Amino acid sequence: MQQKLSLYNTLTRKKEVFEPLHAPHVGMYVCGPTVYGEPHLGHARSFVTFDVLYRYLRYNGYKVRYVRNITDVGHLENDADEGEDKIEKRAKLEHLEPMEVVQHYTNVFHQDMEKLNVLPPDIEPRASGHIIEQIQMISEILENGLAYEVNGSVYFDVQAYNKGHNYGKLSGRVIDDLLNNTRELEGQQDKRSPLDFALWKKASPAHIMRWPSPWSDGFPGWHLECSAMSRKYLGTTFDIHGGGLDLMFPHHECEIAQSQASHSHSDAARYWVHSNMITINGQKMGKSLGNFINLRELFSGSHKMLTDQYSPMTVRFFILQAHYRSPLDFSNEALQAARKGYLKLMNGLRVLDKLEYSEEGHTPDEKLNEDLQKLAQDCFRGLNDDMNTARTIASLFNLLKKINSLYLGQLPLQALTRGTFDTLQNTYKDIVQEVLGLKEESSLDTEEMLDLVLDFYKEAKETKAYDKVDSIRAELKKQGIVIKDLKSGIDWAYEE
RNA sequence: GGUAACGUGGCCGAGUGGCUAGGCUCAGCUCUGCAAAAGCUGCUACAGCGGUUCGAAUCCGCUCGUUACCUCCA
Repeated sequence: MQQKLSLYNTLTRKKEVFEPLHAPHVGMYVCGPTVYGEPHLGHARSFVTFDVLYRYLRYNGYKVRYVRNITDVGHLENDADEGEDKIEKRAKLEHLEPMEVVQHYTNVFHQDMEKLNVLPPDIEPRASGHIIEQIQMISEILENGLAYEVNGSVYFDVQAYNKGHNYGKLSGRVIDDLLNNTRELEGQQDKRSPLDFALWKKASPAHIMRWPSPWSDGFPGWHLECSAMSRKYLGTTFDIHGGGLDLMFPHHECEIAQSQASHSHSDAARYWVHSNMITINGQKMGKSLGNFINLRELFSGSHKMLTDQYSPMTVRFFILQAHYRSPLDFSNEALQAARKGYLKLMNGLRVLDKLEYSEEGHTPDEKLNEDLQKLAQDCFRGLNDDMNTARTIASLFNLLKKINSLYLGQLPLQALTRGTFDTLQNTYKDIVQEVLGLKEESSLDTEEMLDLVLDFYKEAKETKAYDKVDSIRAELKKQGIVIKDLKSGIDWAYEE
């Protein structure tokens, strides 16, 4: 009854029906964060997007192996020979071991992702743990004559590669245009062409992060880890490769080149999926522009652009209310609207739980049943159409209107068939919770609520309404709270 | 300069050539002890100018404007 999931494939520039290579198994690789700074809203968008894809594939019964890496080595500060490793730069700044910095920001990243209800991947490999695999891949590319060694460093020979392959197929670049428009960067003397990129870099004496290799003590190039790790865990050809749009060129282009040039001879993934950027006042939010908003600042409301704190689920809803391939503009106002929308959706969940269907006296209204079935179908239609969560959410709100009307008796519950009722309930709940990954987050301040209850308790005691007193005690006990009548007043404690 | 997008009502944001996207805001109504919630109604837009078409926000062209990638970046 449902149509199939279509995804926009950057490689072919069109939407394609998703067919896994080895159903029911699906292999998915997503470029993870470089752990040298606080996760920000941009990270959230990418990882929430692919989290929904992961969830939806699983919802459809696929057995997904989701690999998302942690980049803890290898990203140069610039393309110059004296370029410092990003991790290392930060480490020197803070007088910490590089791996200490890596661990710290990895932890922060994990915490933030958990708050956003982003499921952990099945495998989360680290670049530093796969040096051997990367060296292996470099050897293969050298064997195939598509890389060359200079002074202990190894570079990918883009022009040689382009004779038998198409460098630029993913991002639509033309190699001659690239050559004409390359900037002059310092420290590129070793390269035969400015387009060539490093597979292995010899470490300068001061460089801490270094590993032995056949060519020098050094470190792997920026793009290699994803090629090596995706191949190790998903095979030479797998189903989906995801990442932010800004990684399309050169990162993903280089990945394809590396895969083709090694013994893999493959584009790596069959579907390349890219999520768009978050903008702020119409400009891309990015590290280089210094205009990014950390997730922590968002959650705590500490950023100067924010009037309030915005909960993780509000942020998640905000992201999901736009299609992942459109740029999404950030503003305090938009977040305000997102919060309301999110809460509205959550209230629907509660209302749905309170609805009880009874076979008695039901007089099915054919048109109403049809309408509701169609509204439910619309939710899936949106998801299947290139994961259009914006449309899905719009459909959910349409469904919610009916749910609320049923709850208030403005629409008679008896007019529904059992099947329609179940569809209504399952569709709404499943999509909101399982697929979109939105969950209730209690904003209630427990202590405050407890104080309120204790006031009632006190009042009941004073008026000697002991049945009330007993029932309050009993209810609180269910929550693991005991009331203590002290001479000094009333207090509570966790039940031990 | 090269390449690729985009320009939708007060704001955000969907949109497959013809049929109400949706959310937020605002106004009114129903309900309500007051409120809140919820429902209903209204504010009905597609940058501009041409063209194709019976019909275009949707296709084509031009103009204006904005952005992204080309350099680390989700």
